[in-house]
Amino acid sequence: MARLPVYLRALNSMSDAGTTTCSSLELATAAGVNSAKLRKDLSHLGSYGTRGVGYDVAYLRYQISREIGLTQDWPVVVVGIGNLGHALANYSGFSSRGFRTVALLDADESRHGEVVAGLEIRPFEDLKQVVADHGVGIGVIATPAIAAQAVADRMVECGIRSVLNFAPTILSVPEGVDVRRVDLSSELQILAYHEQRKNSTLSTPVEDVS
Amino acid sequence: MARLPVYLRALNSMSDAGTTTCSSLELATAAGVNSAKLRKDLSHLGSYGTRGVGYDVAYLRYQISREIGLTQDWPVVVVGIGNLGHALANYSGFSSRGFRTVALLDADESRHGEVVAGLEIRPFEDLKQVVADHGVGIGVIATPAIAAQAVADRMVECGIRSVLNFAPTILSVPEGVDVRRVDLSSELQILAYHEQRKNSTLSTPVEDVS
DNA sequence: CTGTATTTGTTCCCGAGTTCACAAACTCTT
DNA sequence: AAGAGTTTGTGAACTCGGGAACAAATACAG
Repeated sequence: MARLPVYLRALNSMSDAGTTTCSSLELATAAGVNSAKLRKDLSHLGSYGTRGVGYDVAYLRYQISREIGLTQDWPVVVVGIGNLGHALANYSGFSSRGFRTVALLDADESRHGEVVAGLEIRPFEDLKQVVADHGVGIGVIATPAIAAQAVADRMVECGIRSVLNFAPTILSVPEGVDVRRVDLSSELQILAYHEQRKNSTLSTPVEDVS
Repeated sequence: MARLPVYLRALNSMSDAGTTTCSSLELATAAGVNSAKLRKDLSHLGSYGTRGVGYDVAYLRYQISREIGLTQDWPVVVVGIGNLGHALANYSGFSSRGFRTVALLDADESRHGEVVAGLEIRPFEDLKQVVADHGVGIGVIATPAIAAQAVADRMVECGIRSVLNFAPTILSVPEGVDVRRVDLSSELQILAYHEQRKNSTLSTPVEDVS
């Protein structure tokens, strides 16, 4: 489920705040969802709550971490070290919590050897070697849109089966490969769409009446 | 609809490639959706296709742009100019297509006056002034998680009703304010979840039999 | 030990969104 | 001009996820 990471984050906050136990309603409001939905989600992982009491924060946190797979180590390779790739390499949320950036690759020769976030930028051709050396299963694409499909194809060839794509393109990949797309300008466009509708419904009541 | 930006992107690609007309099937496969769904989505905007022919790329592109609101200008303010905020300020996908970054704000005094992407970093206290001067309706939060809620509260006070949140927190905002969350590590966790399930189902057929 | 209050796990129901399938409308060839 | 071939728009069935409500289970007070 896509909501598990949100629950986990809420649990971490509670744990930091010293909370040792919590009800489904508390956790649900912290995560911004309905309590029934939360309970149903958690019941899919097993019965980790106690009726009349609630959930043990630490225990539930461990169980969700295990379910997501955060108890193991996930090596990650980032391709395309432009502004965004640079930010991703430095992003602490990646390095913490089970994810470990093991290599930064870029096609631009002039940037090879440059050190970002403690890692040397290497040529894109090294991908196969990197995958073999570190057992990488997750690839992050932060290249321009025009290069993204070629990078994805090469990643699949090298055995990567999970791709996080920041380039504004729809990638076509074979069956069995997962792609998640994060499109910054799409998000803005969706906001603009709603913003526009807010304004029009507020400012044109006359048209609705006519 | 959240799919409109994807359609628009596919149409732009076609337009760049010189395609002047396209069928619903072509556009649907380019966007990665079912053709019936695409037709139904487009029919909500009006009847812009011709039966037996398809859609006129340029015309449909304009209509979708208008529907999303990209024909008008959307001033955007970015708060939190760390690694990510830096990347966002430089991201060309923001500046093009109707969005215009009008101000960069940061609470860290030592960074005030620094120029990023042609804009000077200003103190967070300037938010109200910025909103008043430029009529900003969209705010982007790229601060650490701990500061995000306070920034959001202040944004709402200043009249911003659309927020794009990159901080790993659930923001609570009043009715009528839209928040879209982009959580980079959540995306990775979801990939890890699926990756783990791929591996376990491949390597433990024995357990399934027993 | 018994009854009451609390909270989880689960069942049922409903509505939104998706897909199928087909009629209406248009083009092109003969 | 007429029929064959396309392609859109949409009505109807279906699927899936969400929310309300309730029973089972636990804690606690008297």
